[in-house]
Amino acid sequence: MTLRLFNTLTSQVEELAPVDGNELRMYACGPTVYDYGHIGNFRTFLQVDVLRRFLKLQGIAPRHVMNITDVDDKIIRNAAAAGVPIGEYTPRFENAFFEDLDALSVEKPEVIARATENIPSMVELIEDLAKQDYAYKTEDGSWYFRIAKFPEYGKLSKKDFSGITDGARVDVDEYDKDSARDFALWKAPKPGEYHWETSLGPGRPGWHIECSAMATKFLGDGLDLHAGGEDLMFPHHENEIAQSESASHKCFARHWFHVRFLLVEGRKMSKSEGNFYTLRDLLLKGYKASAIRMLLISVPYRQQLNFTFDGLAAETGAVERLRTFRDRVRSAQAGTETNPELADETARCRRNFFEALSNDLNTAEARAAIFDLVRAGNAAIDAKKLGAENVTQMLDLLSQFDAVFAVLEDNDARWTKFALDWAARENRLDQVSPELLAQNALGDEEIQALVDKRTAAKRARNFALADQIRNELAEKGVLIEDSKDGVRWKRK
RNA sequence: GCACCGGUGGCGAAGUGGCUAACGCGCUGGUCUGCAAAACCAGUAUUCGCGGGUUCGAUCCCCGCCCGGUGCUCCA
Repeated sequence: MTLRLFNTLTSQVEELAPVDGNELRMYACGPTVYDYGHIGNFRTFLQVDVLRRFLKLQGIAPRHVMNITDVDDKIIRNAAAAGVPIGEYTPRFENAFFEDLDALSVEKPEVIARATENIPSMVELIEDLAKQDYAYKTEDGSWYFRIAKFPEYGKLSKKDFSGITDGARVDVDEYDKDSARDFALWKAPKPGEYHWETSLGPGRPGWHIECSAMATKFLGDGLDLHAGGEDLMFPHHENEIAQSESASHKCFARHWFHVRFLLVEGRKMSKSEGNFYTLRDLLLKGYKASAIRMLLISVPYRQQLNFTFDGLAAETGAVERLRTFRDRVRSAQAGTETNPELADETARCRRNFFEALSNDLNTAEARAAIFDLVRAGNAAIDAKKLGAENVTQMLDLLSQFDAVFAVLEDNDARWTKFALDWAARENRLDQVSPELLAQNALGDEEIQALVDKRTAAKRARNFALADQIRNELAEKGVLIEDSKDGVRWKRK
């Protein structure tokens, strides 16, 4: 079953397949490492992760390049404010970014490309463009791309620039550009600003050139796929196309994948709205990494997802139910006789699961198919109508589901602990929710001692004491579950 | 302002010109339990932002309005 995916360039759903062989060459715009990533950033990275995981499940090997923008205006500004060189400022946020991806079970791309490590490739590309008269140098020593020479400009974002008159919006510093629309390839340094000495003159790369240069360097021309957030469509990706195709006179990327922005509690996420959250903010509020992943991938990438705390709590329960179901299937008493209805239902769910993801990565439907399996499987287990073959089939489908959704392995406690340790190091413990703090203050042994005390009280039929202990633990975020095989407890 | 996208039950959402409008959470009832919790089962939108229109028939197509979002400028 081939993946049919919307292509921004053609505005159509098209089959996505490697142009040659089994390797899909994809480039996805990575972060600018000047701060911690927020959930909006991660929705995009998560959706790209779903894409690459599904490709792998289909036997296609992604060769995925992600850039790290480790030099730009904000980095220069923030590093200067912190009084350190940019090379000392960015690693902290780059590391944090990869820790966050890890917490969200995002697979690492095959190639990580840092802008500052690829300056020569960018210089080469700009020189090539200059040779072909697509690039020109201005009085201050900056280089610009001449949009007038690239008639296809606007083909990705479907903008018509023919009627745009120049001079509408001109930066004071950029008065000598040929056209107001022309964008910077290379920026001359302001006094005292960090720069590279190159054949272009001193300066640093413009925002767009790094992606053009590094994509071609690591993947060659004619990428199978190029991905990013919807905001990057214009101007960033449009400019990448202009640079790359002007230089090579070949197609830069065949398929463009853009992930829609999310809303938070029905509003645009922004610092001024007070609804701006980093991953770490959420972990410190006590939300689980798996629930955050589940919520961010459950709404298809082209839909506007409304991120709410109610939704996040709901996903916590949903993930829990899936995990419980898998454990239940694993330890179920299966007979030798296969339940044919269940086998049919499992096959139907599998078909729906693959069909949904193949249909422009409809994660909502794919997920629904798995919950259909959960219901059918649970009913069969309750009715004791379950064969060994049914168990194998269901576990197999669950593992395929998890190859894409990656929420069944429970590493949540580890990541919560990670966030708490980080908060302690960074003096951010005031951002931790009181409940999580209380929960964390109790050691495992301490909890176990209380649980044992309650069990003893129960045995002695002293239910008042037993219930009191249970309530105390509940207030501190520890839940007790009595079961046939003894008493279990867990941190909420 | 111009362009594009969306508005489906308490919440998050899928979907389709006509079969009972998926799925998750929640809620209600049941099984289990000393009581709970957990788990499981069952029920839970005469209806798809509002007003028109096209059609034998519209939540799905067209027009207008209201609301939200995105782009036009840094942003995942």
